[in-house]
Amino acid sequence: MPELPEVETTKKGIAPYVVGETVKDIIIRERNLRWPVPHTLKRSLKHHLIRKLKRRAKYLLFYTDSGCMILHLGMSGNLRVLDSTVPHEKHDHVDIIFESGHLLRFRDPRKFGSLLWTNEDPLEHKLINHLGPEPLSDEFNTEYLYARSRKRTQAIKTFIMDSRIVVGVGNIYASEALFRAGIKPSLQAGKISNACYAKLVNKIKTVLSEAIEKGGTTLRDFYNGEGKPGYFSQELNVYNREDEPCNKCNKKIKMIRLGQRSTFYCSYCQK
DNA sequence: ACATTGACCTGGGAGC
DNA sequence: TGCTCCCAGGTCAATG
Repeated sequence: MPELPEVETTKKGIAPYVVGETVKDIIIRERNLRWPVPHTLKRSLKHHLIRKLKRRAKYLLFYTDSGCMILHLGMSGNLRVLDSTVPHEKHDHVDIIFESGHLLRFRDPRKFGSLLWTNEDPLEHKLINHLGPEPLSDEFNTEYLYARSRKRTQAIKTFIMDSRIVVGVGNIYASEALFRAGIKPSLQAGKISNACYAKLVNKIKTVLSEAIEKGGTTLRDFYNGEGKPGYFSQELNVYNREDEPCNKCNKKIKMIRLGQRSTFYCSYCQK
């Protein structure tokens, strides 16, 4: 469920309760996630202090002196900070209990999330080391994206959702950024002009930044670390709005499938 | 190297 | 009510 703004929102929500805290215990109820939860996790984390919390792409990195826990929320995962007396419910797969009396609870109905451990630099981990630049960094700019796009026949929307090209642009914000840039999602990436890429890069950055400011997008079940929803849903121009009027021109929003993903756009505003 | 497709898993909503 | 079908915010592996 979460894209970059939702992961960033989660990070901000939990950080005050996690960073500088010592892990008292870990309860793992389900190991069968996207990747098996390693048996070393409990022994590695117990009695250790969380030194810092970072985000890379949609991964959250919990650094300790002995290594790093790598967490991904998948499609339906969320993290909440709760009082350690709150009973667990269905799909609450992992609890990280702190000496403070709080716990960090990972819930993930679809089990596409992951929880891993590494003793090395997590940025060198095989799931992370091949990833493209952060969308909000200077490294992600017009020249970069234009150069990478040459000779590529993929639809532009599929292209910007490829994490080797740029991370953090998921199905919602890909549609939204393309709407803002006035680019039809099905255009071939290699046939788009430098000027259009300039606009697209700008819109990807602004739509993600605005979504972070609003606490992400809550469609069904996204909540920040304190159980509050995100308010960016109100700002969505096309996502999930098939047959509704375009906010700019009033014509009906269309839905198509690209790379097996629902894609929303306005055929009048996006050429 | 690039493009496309299937796979993982559960729940919710639409339609009958 | 209850069944079936389709959809869902991600991303890796396998296949041309």
